[in-house]
Amino acid sequence: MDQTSSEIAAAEPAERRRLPPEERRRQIVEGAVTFFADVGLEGKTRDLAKRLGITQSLLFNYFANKAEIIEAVYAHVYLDRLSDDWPRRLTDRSVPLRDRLLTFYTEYSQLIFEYEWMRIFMFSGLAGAELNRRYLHHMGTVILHPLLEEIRAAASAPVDPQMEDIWNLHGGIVYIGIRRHIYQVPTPDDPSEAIAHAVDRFLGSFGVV
Amino acid sequence: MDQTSSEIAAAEPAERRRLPPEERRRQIVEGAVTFFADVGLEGKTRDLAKRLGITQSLLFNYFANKAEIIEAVYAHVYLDRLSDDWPRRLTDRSVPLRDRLLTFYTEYSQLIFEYEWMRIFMFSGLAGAELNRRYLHHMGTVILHPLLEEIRAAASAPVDPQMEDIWNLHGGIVYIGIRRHIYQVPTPDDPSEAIAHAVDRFLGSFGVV
DNA sequence: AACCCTATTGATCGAATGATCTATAAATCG
DNA sequence: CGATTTATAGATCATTCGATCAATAGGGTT
Repeated sequence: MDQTSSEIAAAEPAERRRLPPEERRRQIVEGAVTFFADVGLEGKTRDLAKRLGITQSLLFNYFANKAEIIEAVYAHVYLDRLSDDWPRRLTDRSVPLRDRLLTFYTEYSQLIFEYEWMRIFMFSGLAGAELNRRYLHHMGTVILHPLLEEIRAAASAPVDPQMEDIWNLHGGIVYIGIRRHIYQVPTPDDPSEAIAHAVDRFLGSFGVV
Repeated sequence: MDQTSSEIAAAEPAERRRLPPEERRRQIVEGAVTFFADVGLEGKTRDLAKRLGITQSLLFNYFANKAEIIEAVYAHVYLDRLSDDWPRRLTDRSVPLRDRLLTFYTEYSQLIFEYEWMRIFMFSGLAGAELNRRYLHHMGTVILHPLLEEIRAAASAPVDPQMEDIWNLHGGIVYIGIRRHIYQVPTPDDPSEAIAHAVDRFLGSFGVV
């Protein structure tokens, strides 16, 4: 099972030492983010150390154990991903609903269509992490449900949307990132056109101008 | 990192022996499918054996090494998933396009919205398996591209769809399975309604009756 | 009931892994 | 410049892992 062995590269040309602790810690966390995004959360500490150009034992001077390193990776990847003024902006009816949706998904896709985020989110989801359920629940209640109400308010078609429809819109967009970073197949460099079309189809079907 | 340790259960109450080789092999493969779907492809052979109620060494009497077990899992999970008369049925214009799409996605979702399939596909995708790229390429050329032509032929709206639009339809539907089996959040027991709505929105936006 | 074939077990090997501990040397301070 | 601090390296431990192999026993055949 060494399809992800890591003789890939050691970042540093080696032989530098004694960084200030905060800086070293930051360097380890950032290296760990891309390392675990590459090989999965079961990546070996020796491989991580090699990639960082430090010894394996040094890792345990900054983190009590491997689980703590992964905690730090989670924190670094997830922190402040969901800007907390999106709920407000999404419900600001002085702006056309279409514009609100487009700016949201443009910004949101820029955040999550990122190699590290997408893959670590998927790895931790498969590992059964509570984190992912919390994240999706938050997404549903704080973003998508208000969105549902906005669309209902602006709709003129006989059928009115349900949460599952909003999840469908959301999923179709997120799936671009899954294709790109999980399955690693070609996707449009700039997804904004595909996103715009998806949003327009969605709004159009509910009779939103 | 033992969030997926496996004291979960040993299937057999133990102490039975000497099955016909083909049957034992089949039993191992089936057990391995759900085992690796649960814990990932880095699951330990000792845990797999424990779940099967056999010794770890017995595994290596049927498979030369762990990689061979996983090959057998792939084969068992993927084989004949894509019925090869779907391309024909999807392009059979004696049937309304909407009906063709609905039956396709109803059948297809029944196949892939399955715990084992969904999770092993995701695990192998993250591991960088060529398998997934081949599968998605096949999906694109054999199913989705013909579908694109069908929609173009039936469309009456000024804008005509692109492959990326079809992928959007597809992704929105597949995402239901991802939520259910990867993130393990609640989804509709029967996704057919959500699928039908997604299909109708899609076709409607291109002016397909 | 004795025999034989072989499916299965149990013990074990060598490598890899997370973690610990002591020795070393880089930087800072007086 | 010498002493002190401490970030870092190197050696090592206890487990765990995939894999091997000789010993055992299930069960069909005669």
